[in-house]
Amino acid sequence: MRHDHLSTTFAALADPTRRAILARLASGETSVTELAQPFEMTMPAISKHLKVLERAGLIARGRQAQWRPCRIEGRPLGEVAEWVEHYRRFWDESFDRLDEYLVELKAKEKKDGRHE
Amino acid sequence: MRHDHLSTTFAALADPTRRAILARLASGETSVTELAQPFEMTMPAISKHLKVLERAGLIARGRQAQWRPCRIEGRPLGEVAEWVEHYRRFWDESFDRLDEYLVELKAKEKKDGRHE
DNA sequence: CGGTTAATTAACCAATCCGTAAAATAATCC
DNA sequence: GGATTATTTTACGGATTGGTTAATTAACCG
Repeated sequence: MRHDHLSTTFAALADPTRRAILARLASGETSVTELAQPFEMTMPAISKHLKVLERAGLIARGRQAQWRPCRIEGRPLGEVAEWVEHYRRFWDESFDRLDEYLVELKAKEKKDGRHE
Repeated sequence: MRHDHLSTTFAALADPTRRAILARLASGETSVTELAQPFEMTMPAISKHLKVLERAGLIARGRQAQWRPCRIEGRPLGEVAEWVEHYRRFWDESFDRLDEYLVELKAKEKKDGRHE
């Protein structure tokens, strides 16, 4: 139902194991077994997490002998950053107060200006 | 099972309807009915989406007569921005190596193409 | 009070998610 | 070829998600 790219990326990031995997990969390419090391989880579980990350374009996988080294791919994170950036003013406190003021003003206009 | 805050935020953002709701709220506080307007979806569905956003702290709701106006709350988005920012170098790099990336992608398509 | 409007809750369903154990694949080494 | 190592696939649960309709709550209005 949800084929859109940004949703896939956000969904992939909505899991602490997967974010931890990305954090590990940020310090360099490595194998699945090594990635699985810190987690109390079976290999197939990790393998599935990697598939989710791969489908979101957050990692890419190579092949060296029987190892399948993973590396991080930053592009989707860039898209997330771009999306989030549109809302920057909302977490900037000084602008928060301004926004509150504007919303109040708008409500007043609505009340005075037309019947609803 | 996944009670960590960042995961909850990412999960809340992993839905185009909810992101559209946030986009609408970015231009000002409004009622549930008005929020529901652009979507081909029943009110309870919207109500559930709002609950997800509220639990993630992405919106707050007030009460004015029988209306329950929603407004956007930026703090969780700030946390997302902060998290994502740690990976900035990876999408800068991928931008620098765009050609390389495209070549790899092409090779991969060639290799995996028959599977799908 | 009774009727209308706004929104949520309850009950349900199908699909997806996150994990498991067991079997299968793939490449390497002897 | 056969054993070993690395990883994925399959099959299966149980929990969660995203939607529905019908019923309910809450506040207003006359």
